[in-house]
Amino acid sequence: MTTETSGREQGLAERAYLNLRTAILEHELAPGTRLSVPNVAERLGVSRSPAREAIARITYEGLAHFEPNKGAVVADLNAESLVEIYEVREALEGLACRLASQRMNRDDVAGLRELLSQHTAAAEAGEVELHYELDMRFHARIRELAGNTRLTTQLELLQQQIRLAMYTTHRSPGGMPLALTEHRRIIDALESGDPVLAEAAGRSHIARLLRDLSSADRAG
Amino acid sequence: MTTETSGREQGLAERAYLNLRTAILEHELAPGTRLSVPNVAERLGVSRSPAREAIARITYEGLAHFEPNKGAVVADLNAESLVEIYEVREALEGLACRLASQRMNRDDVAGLRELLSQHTAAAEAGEVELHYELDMRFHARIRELAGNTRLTTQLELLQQQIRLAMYTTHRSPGGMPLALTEHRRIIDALESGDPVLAEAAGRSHIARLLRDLSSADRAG
DNA sequence: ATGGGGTAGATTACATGTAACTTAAGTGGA
DNA sequence: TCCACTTAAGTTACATGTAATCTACCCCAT
Repeated sequence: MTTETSGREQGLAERAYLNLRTAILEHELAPGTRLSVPNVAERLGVSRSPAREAIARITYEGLAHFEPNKGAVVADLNAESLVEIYEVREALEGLACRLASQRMNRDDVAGLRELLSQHTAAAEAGEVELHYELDMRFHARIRELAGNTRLTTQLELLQQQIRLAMYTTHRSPGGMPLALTEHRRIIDALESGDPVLAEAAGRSHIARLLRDLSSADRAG
Repeated sequence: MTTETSGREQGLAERAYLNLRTAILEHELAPGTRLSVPNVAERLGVSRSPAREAIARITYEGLAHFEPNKGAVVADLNAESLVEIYEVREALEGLACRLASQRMNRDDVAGLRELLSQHTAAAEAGEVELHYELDMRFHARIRELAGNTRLTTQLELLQQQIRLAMYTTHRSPGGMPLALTEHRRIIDALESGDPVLAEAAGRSHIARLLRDLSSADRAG
């Protein structure tokens, strides 16, 4: 029997990392905030060792920048960085769709359609939060179906960075219906089993998001 | 004036990381070797703190695997992992070529052609080591020209992992002439300025490497 | 007012102490 | 002989001490 005081099982560093990441993704620690080791340690109620480790991990994941003898600062991703991120994401989501199209079966397709119908309902009900949730679930499911662990990891890291960058920006409800039709196109392409078509569908979805981003940037 | 005892300027952790990485890439620490903190610390002549940090970084970069309460082990990449890596690399090298085709100028093209001619000379002289060196330089130059820092970072990490995995395997001199014609095709595509063509050229080069890998795997 | 230089406080980077855990070898009993 | 248990060595994970470095503020001379 595992004797534990409360519901924790992983190490302190791991929990510190998770807490720190959450704090950053929710802008509790806004971009530009300095992540000093003693500060983070106190905030998370751990000693400096796991705090330092958590900060290092956050940095490796691109949620903070680091300068030797200076420390880490929560990443403040500018438009140029977002373009870079989306360029990479376009290529990788395309790959995910290509691989998924070759590996998934009828049930997998049905599962995606079910997700899409929930998503449609949420969009029609104007539930923006749920919309984002289901949008992410859709993409998460596809990369899972692609069955390439490295690809999955990279896409998740990009997703995190985007989430951080978009914290205030990303609520442009105008894109919701478009996303839905694009998702439908992706499912259709996946179902066809044609990897080229699937890749194109996945890529054009992300490419469109990047274009919207650029135009919003010009407008703002 | 910077008062330094010898030619080092970065921190101990950085140097420890570089030394450890070199040791791993040269199979001085072969795949499967356990990287215990005290052991690595002694080997590199530093205390446990920078050693631990170096091991963590190696792990994040995919050159070692990690299990909580167990420690890190030098990555032993099997055929399946290599396929994953090459799948991602194909997509990203394609992107690199696409971006480079849109951003590079005549001088850049000339520079690549110069590299290729050196490469051709090395191949004809049968200088295998130089061949690999120049092959890497070629790809490095293209990602540099692509001008996307995240893309560059990812490709470099993949390159490292491939180098580790291929330490013994990768000397298949039969591929040398093929690589040269493919590189020429890539340069031609880049020069044309057509991003679709450039991407296709870059991708098919990597896709071919993956196919060779699979067939060598079957044969071996 | 302004710029230079010193100084105090905070922080990083590294070193080291130590409890808990993992592993495997040894020991004794069935 | 074989298995359960103990135990010892090695290691991880975390805590903490400390010198060197950085930062920002203040003071003073111009």
